[in-house]
Amino acid sequence: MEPTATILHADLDAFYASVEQLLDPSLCGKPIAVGGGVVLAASYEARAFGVRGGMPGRRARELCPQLIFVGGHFKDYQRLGDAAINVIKDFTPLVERISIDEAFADVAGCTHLFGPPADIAMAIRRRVRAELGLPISVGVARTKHLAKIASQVAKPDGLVVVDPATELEFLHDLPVELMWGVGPVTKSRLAEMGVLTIGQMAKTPGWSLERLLGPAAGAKLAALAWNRDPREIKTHRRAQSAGAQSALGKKPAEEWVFRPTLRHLADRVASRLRAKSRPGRTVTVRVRFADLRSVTRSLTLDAPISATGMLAEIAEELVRTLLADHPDEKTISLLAISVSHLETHTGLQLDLPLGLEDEKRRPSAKKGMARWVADRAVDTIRARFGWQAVGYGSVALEISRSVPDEFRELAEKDL
DNA sequence: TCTGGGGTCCTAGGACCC
DNA sequence: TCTGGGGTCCTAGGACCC
Repeated sequence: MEPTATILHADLDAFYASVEQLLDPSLCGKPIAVGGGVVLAASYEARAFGVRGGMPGRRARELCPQLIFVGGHFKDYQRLGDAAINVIKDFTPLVERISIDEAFADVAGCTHLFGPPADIAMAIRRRVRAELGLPISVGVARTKHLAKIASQVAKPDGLVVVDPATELEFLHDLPVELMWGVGPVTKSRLAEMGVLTIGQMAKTPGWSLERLLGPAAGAKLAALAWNRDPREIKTHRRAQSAGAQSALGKKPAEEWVFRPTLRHLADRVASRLRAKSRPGRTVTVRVRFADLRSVTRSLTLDAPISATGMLAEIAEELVRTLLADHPDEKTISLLAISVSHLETHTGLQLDLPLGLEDEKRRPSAKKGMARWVADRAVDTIRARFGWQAVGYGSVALEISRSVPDEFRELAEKDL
């Protein structure tokens, strides 16, 4: 029997911009951009001028002088994104959310209730439009990869169902950059081999792709080009890391610059780790220099941490050694902290450091206890009065926030 | 005139162990 | 003593995604 296409990929169109047009109908049909210094999202009217997400605001204005910048109703993005996902969950519990505005679903088990997958996709689109006022595109196919491509092809505000009988004909005419995992670098490497379409990739020998792109990426793309995608819907997956970063413009690579910034970043990251009882063992810092090159340093501890002070000190030490290794770099443009090798502590057990004293990789137990008490006090105050209620003194004020905290939170994965 | 902030996964070399 | 193979962990860098 012919296999059926039961995987859906649903993707809200130009999400932030659509929400702004929903909240202020006078913006409908006009080129708008969410953001200011940098474009966080652009409406389709703005995209027609070449405006793209991530683009500097100045550049966007050059491309489209009548572009309207809007501030960003971040709480509404979260609310409406959740609501759209919940519409999908009304059909099946097998939903894998991959970002605020995008999810996969497997409807194999609910067709007896709601009809064939194409009908379910239409119902989802209808309901999101009627109940939320937002356009959403849906792709339906036999695999996640193809469903995702189908939703891209369906945009804006469309539906594409890929019949398993003709899926390769559909897939092979499309350009390689529509594939998951093919970005600018891979695209140009493939182009050098004369591979522009997914069909051409499918005809390229596997060993050739592997030599060009590495064993993992090569084998993966070779399989995807034939629509062999073994991935299943994963309803909950835990985060592997948590981090925070801050662009600085151009600042001297000096202690008085990076210390307060790292304190602030450590505070953001560590309080998230504590809130979910997920301390981590590996601390990574990243420094970007003025020329946009960036360098990382990391340290893996014997015991996991989630204390702000501990994280901040380790990060500072890593940045010091990093800068010492690059004595010619006088200017930095970004600092980042990330914690990985996250562990899971259930219940009330937080990360009282258990290690022995004196060894570099083992946080001191006594110092750890004092900080644990201090962190708990900060967490409690914030739980009651909000994140801004307490912070690291002058630090909180000195950070120039190019992006509001509410926006940062939208991108945070559940730990 | 040089893209913000949150993530995932892969690679390659070296250390270390059996 | 020399040679060799395999596995795991750590570190640094890079491509990619939303």
